[in-house]
Amino acid sequence: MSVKNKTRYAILGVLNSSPCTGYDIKKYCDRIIAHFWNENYGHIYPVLKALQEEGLIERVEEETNDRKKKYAITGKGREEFLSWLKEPAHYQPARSEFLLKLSFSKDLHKDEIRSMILKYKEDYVKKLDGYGKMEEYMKQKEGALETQQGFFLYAPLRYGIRSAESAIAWCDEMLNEIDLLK
Amino acid sequence: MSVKNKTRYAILGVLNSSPCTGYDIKKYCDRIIAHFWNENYGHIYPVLKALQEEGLIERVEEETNDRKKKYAITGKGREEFLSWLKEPAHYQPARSEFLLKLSFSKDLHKDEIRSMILKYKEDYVKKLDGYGKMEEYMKQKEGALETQQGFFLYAPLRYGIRSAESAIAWCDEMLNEIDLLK
DNA sequence: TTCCTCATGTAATTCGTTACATGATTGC
DNA sequence: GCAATCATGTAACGAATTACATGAGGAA
Repeated sequence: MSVKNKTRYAILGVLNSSPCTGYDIKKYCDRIIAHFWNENYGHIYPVLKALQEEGLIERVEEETNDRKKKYAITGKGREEFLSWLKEPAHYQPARSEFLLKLSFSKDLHKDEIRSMILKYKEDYVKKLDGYGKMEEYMKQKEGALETQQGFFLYAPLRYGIRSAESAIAWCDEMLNEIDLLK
Repeated sequence: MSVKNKTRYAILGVLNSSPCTGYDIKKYCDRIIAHFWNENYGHIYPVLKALQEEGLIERVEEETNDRKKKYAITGKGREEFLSWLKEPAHYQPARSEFLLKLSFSKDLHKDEIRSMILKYKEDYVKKLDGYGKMEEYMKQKEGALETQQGFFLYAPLRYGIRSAESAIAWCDEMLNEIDLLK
């Protein structure tokens, strides 16, 4: 098994919708689910090979381009994927470098802390802006919410939007608190 | 340098407040900053040794118990710590196994998705409850917000509270959407 | 006497990222 | 002709978790 766990299921999940190449999978990660998941080639290709050896995926013909290696999920693969899907998601230990820094910042000057938070806020404002555009796009193009298909991309997006809004609100709250401090 | 980066600064940050043993550092992580940071012995002890060799921390006497190894930050250590503190925090690529599963759940039954989200919500309700208790505790014990000291623990806690509230609100929104679906 | 917390460490494994290496095709 | 994107892969490194190993001291 060697290379397993997360990447494994991310790949099976993508292939469960339609046959893809490793490159396609990377593209899917970067364009569609980037705000809550990421993969890199260094992991995708070895796992693809391992999954094939285990019989969870198989090569399919690709006429247009012989360099491409297109894979499809097998029945066995779908089984394992579904059983993973039904398990509760593992809790992942939180690690926020930003909050770590903030919690250690007693020796910094007020202004430094203020600009630290401001920078953090700006990052989330940008993110929120990106999410907003995606939301617009989904709403007009796919009719998103009405269809099942749409829901499963729209829901994580809404999560991102709410998280970003909440981070921004926190920044504003803290910027106020700092002014009141000492 | 070998073992470096994050753990390194987490340790320096704890020692920047007061001299500690490796065990104390672990305790601090588990009790005070657990909601946004975590460390384990397997990393703490080797890094402690490495930091001492680099002259960023040093052994201090511990009268009560000779088995204890208490370390303090040095001038050089404080310098490096502060320069890290002033750098902007690195963006960390998001990975939410829960959202990954949800985005792949088109083949699951409505009820399964509903209970998936309900479980997720319960986890956050519990977390929020824990944060609430911590907040109460901090407010009465330390006078939290008024003092500088308090602020730097209170601010990350507020972040946790807002995140949890936002996650719970998202769950409710999605539970509604699911009922409207199809 | 048994369990819990204190206390320190090593080894093995798994995981994730980055850098490296190569080359075809497409559009400007 | 050049840059961008398509396309596949390996190697090395860096980091994080888990398991293993040991033992003291105090409380119930």
